[in-house]
Amino acid sequence: MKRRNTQSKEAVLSALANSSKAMSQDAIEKKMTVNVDRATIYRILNRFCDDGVIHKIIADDGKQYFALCVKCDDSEKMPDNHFHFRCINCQTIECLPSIVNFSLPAGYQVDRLNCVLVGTCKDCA
Amino acid sequence: MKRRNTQSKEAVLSALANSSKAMSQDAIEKKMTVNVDRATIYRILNRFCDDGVIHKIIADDGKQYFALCVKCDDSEKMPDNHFHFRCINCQTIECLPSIVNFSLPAGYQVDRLNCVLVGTCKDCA
DNA sequence: TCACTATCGCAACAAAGTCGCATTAGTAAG
DNA sequence: CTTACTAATGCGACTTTGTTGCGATAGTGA
Ligand SMILES: [Mn+2]
Ligand SMILES: [Mn+2]
Ligand SMILES: [Zn+2]
Ligand SMILES: [Zn+2]
Repeated sequence: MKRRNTQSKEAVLSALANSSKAMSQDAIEKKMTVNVDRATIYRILNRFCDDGVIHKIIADDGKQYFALCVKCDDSEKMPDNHFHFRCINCQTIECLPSIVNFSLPAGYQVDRLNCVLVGTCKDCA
Repeated sequence: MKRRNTQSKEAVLSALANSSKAMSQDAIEKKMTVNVDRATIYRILNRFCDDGVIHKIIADDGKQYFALCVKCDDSEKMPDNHFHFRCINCQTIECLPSIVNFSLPAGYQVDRLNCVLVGTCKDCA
C-alpha cells in the first residue's frame, strides 16, 4: 500500500509540526482549518505511527496523544524511549529530553515504553 | 466520612490481595464470588486509592489497573514511584521493584508517575 | 483520459468509566 | 434491642474515546 498525499494528511501533519506539545485527536481537529472527520484523523494518525513519522503516548488520563518523532530513532534502537510530561494545570503533554533508564528482573524483555511524569510544567510554576 | 466495612469492599480487597498482579475492574469482578455492580467496584477502588490502600496504573491500553500498595509510602515520599510492566502475551500488569529515576528541565515539578514498560514477562519468555 | 485502489465521510458500534437517584444496610447512640 | 443517620449500593443513563463497515471520493501512474 503506497501512501497518497491528501489534504487531510498534510493538515494533520502541519498541526503537529506547528506544536511543541503532543496533541490529542481532539486538539488536532480544533487546530486544523479544514474539516476532517474524526475517524479519518485517527486513521491518519495511526498510519503516521505505523510509518514512524509520529509516536503515540498514553497519558494518565487514558487518552492518546501524538507527537512528531524528532530523532526518535537516532538516539537508540528502542522507539520513544524518553519520558513525557503532563501538566495538570495547562493540560498539555510534551516530550522530555530525558531518556528512561531501568533495570529489569531476569527474564523480562521490553519492547516499548510508556512513561509519563505528571505535575506542573515550567510555564505554570 | 467514616468508611464502613461491607462485604463488597472486603471482596474487592481480597481479590487484590490474592493476586500478585495489578487488576482491572473487569478482572476483579470476574475473580469475586459475590456479585457486585460495576459502578460499585469502581467506587470501592477509587475510595481505596484515596485512602492510599491501593494505587492506580494507567496502562498503554488506556485502561485502569489497580494494585495493593506494598510499602508504596515507605520507600520515598513520591507515591507509586516504581515501574510497572505489562506483558503483551499474558496481558498482565505487575509492579516492578525498580524505582523510576529521572532528571527534569528547570521549573518542572513532578507530583506522580505513570511509567509502564511493555514487553514479554519472565513467565512468557 | 482512465483504471485502480487508498482514503474519506458517515453512521453504527464498543469499551471504559462516571453520575444521579432511590434503596439498602453499617454504625453508634439511646 | 431499637432507632436514626448516612455511607454504600444497584441500576440505568450517559459521556468520552476510539474503532469498524461500507459506499463514495479522489490520488496516482499508466
Ligand atoms: Mn515523545
Ligand atoms: Mn505498582
Ligand atoms: Zn503547564
Ligand atoms: Zn506474560
